[in-house]
Amino acid sequence: MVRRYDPERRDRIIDAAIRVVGAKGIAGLSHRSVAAEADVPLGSTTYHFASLDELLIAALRRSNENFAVVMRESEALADPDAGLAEELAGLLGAYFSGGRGRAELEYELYLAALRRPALRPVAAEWTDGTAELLSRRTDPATARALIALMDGICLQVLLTGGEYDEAYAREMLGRIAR
Amino acid sequence: MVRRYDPERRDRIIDAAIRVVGAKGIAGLSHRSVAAEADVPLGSTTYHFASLDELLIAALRRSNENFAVVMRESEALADPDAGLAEELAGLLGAYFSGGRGRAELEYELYLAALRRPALRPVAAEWTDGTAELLSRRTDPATARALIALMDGICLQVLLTGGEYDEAYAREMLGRIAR
DNA sequence: ATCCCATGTGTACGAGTGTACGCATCGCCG
DNA sequence: CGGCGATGCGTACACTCGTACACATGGGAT
Repeated sequence: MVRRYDPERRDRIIDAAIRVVGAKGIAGLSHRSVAAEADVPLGSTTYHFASLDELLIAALRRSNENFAVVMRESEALADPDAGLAEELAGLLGAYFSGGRGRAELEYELYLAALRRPALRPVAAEWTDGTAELLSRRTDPATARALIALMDGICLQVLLTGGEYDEAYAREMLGRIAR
Repeated sequence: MVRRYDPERRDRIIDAAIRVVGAKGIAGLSHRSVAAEADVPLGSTTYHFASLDELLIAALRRSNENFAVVMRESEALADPDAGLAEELAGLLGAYFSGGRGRAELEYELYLAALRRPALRPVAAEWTDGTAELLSRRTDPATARALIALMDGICLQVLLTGGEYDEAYAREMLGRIAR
């Protein structure tokens, strides 16, 4: 890694991009808005990230890392005798308990892959990595279905403005996990 | 309904908006791009739809209607003795068989509700309506879970660029439906 | 010590956007 | 039949955006 005058500049820009997306959505993300949030000149953001897609890739990757940490910690803390469904339903409960803001932000980045092929490999990394994590407790196909169901449940909560129902999630995840 | 000089003008604008979103994504949707696609002057789009949100609401509602028709037809055509899981898995298979374009378009409109509260009631209409349809074959909670799993499966296909696996979908939907 | 280049900075330009507004046109209602 | 409001149309303005580019600077290689 080459030394820079401001070695953290790149990271600060990524953090600023995440804050901007959280506050104004991807639609409000621009080189200028990120530059202002990170308190760097416009030229600096265009230098480190030639396109907004590059910036989104970095932001999504960081977002994925954050959630992966939560997931690993949760697994470590969980009662080893508890069922997988209970554990995952509880994880989602904790995920939503801190307000919808964080979930909205992370899902917006994740869902952006729908129309941005450049983001798809990063989204696939996330899905594959999580599936692998769950595969230690169940078979791979079931692991993927658990992820799909969790995504769908989160989506229903976020898109329709409803409330997260942990008992319902536990029941349905349990049917998949068996 | 008040007569207009061009009574279909509003509908044509909505159709044009759907084509624009299909071709360039919501990010490419503007009063001007819609006006060009619908072959009407700029002032006409701003007159009928004061904001882009209004236009998106109309587009999402029409998109929902289209899929609801497919769903009702599928149900009517399905073997009444076949299981619900087989039927839904087959429906998704048909949904993807015509290329990803249509699914991408409809999901983009649907997912737009994440950051646009104005779209959430329309997204909720869709979820509730579909759940009600499925409730004739199973209990309401199971119906909602089936929808959630279908959403999650579609998402994984669309976001990661993977292929739709009908046998896998049938198996996992079956676990929910029992 | 010197040079090269990655990094940092400021500015300018053309393209595209939402919005507003004035005017034209036509159907309806009194 | 006369006017009035809904609808349609074209244009102009202020703003933001991505991009490009010229120049400054300092660290590391030679």
